[in-house]
Amino acid sequence: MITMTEIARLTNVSQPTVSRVLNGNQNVAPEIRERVLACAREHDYQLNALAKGLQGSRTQLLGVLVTDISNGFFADLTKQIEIEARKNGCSIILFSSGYDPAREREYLDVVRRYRVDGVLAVPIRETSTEWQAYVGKLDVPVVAVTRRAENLDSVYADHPRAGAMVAEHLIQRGFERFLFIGKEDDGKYVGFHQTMVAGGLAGRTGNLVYQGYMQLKAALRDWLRGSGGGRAAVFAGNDIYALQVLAALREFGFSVPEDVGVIGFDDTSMGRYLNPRLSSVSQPIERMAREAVSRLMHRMEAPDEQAVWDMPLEASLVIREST
Amino acid sequence: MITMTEIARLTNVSQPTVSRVLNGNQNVAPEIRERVLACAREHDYQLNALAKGLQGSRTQLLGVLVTDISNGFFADLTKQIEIEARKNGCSIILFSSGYDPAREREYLDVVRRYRVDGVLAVPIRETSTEWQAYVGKLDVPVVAVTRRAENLDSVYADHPRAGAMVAEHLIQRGFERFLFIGKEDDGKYVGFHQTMVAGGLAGRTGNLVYQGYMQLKAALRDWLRGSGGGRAAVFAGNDIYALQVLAALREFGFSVPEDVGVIGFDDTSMGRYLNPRLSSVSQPIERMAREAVSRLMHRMEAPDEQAVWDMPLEASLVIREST
DNA sequence: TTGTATGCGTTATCAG
DNA sequence: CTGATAACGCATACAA
Repeated sequence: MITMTEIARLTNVSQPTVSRVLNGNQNVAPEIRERVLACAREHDYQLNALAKGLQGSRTQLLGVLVTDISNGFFADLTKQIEIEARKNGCSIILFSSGYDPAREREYLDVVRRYRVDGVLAVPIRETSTEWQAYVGKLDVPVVAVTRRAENLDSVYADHPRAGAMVAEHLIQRGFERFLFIGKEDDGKYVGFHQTMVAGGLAGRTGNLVYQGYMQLKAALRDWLRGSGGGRAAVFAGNDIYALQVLAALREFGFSVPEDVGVIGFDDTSMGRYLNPRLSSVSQPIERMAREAVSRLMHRMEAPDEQAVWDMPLEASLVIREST
Repeated sequence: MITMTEIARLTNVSQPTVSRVLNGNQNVAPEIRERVLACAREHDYQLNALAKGLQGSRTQLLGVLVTDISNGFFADLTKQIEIEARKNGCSIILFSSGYDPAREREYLDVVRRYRVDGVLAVPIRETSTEWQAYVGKLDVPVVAVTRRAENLDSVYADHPRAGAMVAEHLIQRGFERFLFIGKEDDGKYVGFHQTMVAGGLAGRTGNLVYQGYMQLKAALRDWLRGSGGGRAAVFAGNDIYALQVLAALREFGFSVPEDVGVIGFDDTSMGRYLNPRLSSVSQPIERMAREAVSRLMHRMEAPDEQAVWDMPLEASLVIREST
């Protein structure tokens, strides 16, 4: 691939002059400018971003760490981040940790090796003090997306708030016993549970950690049979779980939402086409991507600003047929 | 971030010695080795990949160009590519062209700026001679994934073959009129159509270009009402279309597969949970990713090998309830 | 307006 | 076994 030095040789000027021309510096004789540009075009010159980055300026590279790129929600998020990055002249290096903390840690190092200008991360365990300490020591600005990380710029949908909204909706719809699919410390469940407690329904709400469809089906069947009676509703931690809950209920012969209500999370695009159409919680993906990238760009310009940005965005209920 | 030169200064050795230690070169006195390693650990040294790349060796960066990362199939593919790349010590720069040729072209340049070792591309218009010419002139090895590109290493599922299999299956199931959702020159449809022609069903098969759900619904309704009678089946170009076809049919009050059969493409993970469970065509994603990356690594080692790799992989029918 | 010199952090080559 | 030295491609400071 041709270099500035090479172009300089071919056009009988010095390399810095080529640099000036190619960077649009005005202080160059028009004739020289033309000659250089023509030569560059002819040989399809491409800037060596490594050299430019090494030399000290921006690499225009953003690291993107997600937990699982094959999850539609993160795929969407990544897409929007890529779009926003491009608007800011940046490209993205993508890493999918597969929910493996060791890999996440490794990727955090890899990303630094490439001297990325910043990283957007969906942390696996944002509450872990170990993680916080490690990220805090990094020399690269990091903003957490989708999750709230202590002492770190964070842009996310307010999960507890969203969980509370789901709870209110379910209660209002007349459901009487509730099962959340996901971990107990999940923000969505925290908010959900709080609202249930406030409504005197603490004893009627529980959670189930997902461990595969078969396990889900078995546990769900047990729960449905369980004592306590009353109309049941399932709040799935994401639309993928919700889809599986729907499938399991169908196998059991339950109808939704008459016998059992189901609501998902993330409002994946498939939701509106499902049978029954799935109620879900929509996160402002585009806005999150925009704000996160914007915050990153800001950090790059003011690296030692102390203030931490905490940006909870409101999620919204999308009520369809399943509740 | 600390550099080799800095470590050299701190440990009273020369910078090349630090390089030797950090690269595992054996010809270094044990005491020095320890001292250097300790210092590197203490300061959390991270190699500057830009400098390394600039200096001439590999950048260990792979460009990945897909048409739409938010499509579950490409998200899966990307995930597998990332896994394979990592096995080979590489990271990936991701680009999602959004089916915009101009953006694809731009990304092809960006990728070169970073001096990636190679690129994996899902071309938008792999048959376009313009594209072929441009890619052919690049100084970076490119392998086409998912699509067959003339004169370019290609790893893909054999679409015409898959389309033919779908046709045979549908005929064997007793369907009598057929609609493909997608473009007429889509390989899947070519193979599908050929088989129909061979079976004397040419007059009973057509295609419909997708332009949004509303348009799909309207056109589908017309087609179903259309003359010709006989049990109808829809072959959707991907599972997303299939999902929408299912939704539309439900709106119309048709039952699947009794009234109308539906089969998708890509065998997205949601398929097995849909109502009814969706028949689809499964592409060997993992294998495609593995072979494509492997081919790329080979190209990097033998850059001037002339032979072009053409690797059609067999797709397989996954028959579920919808047909 | 243009050219010379310098440095970014590596690896590689060559002496010692 | 270890240290000088050069080179990769670019931007910048400085000189002319």
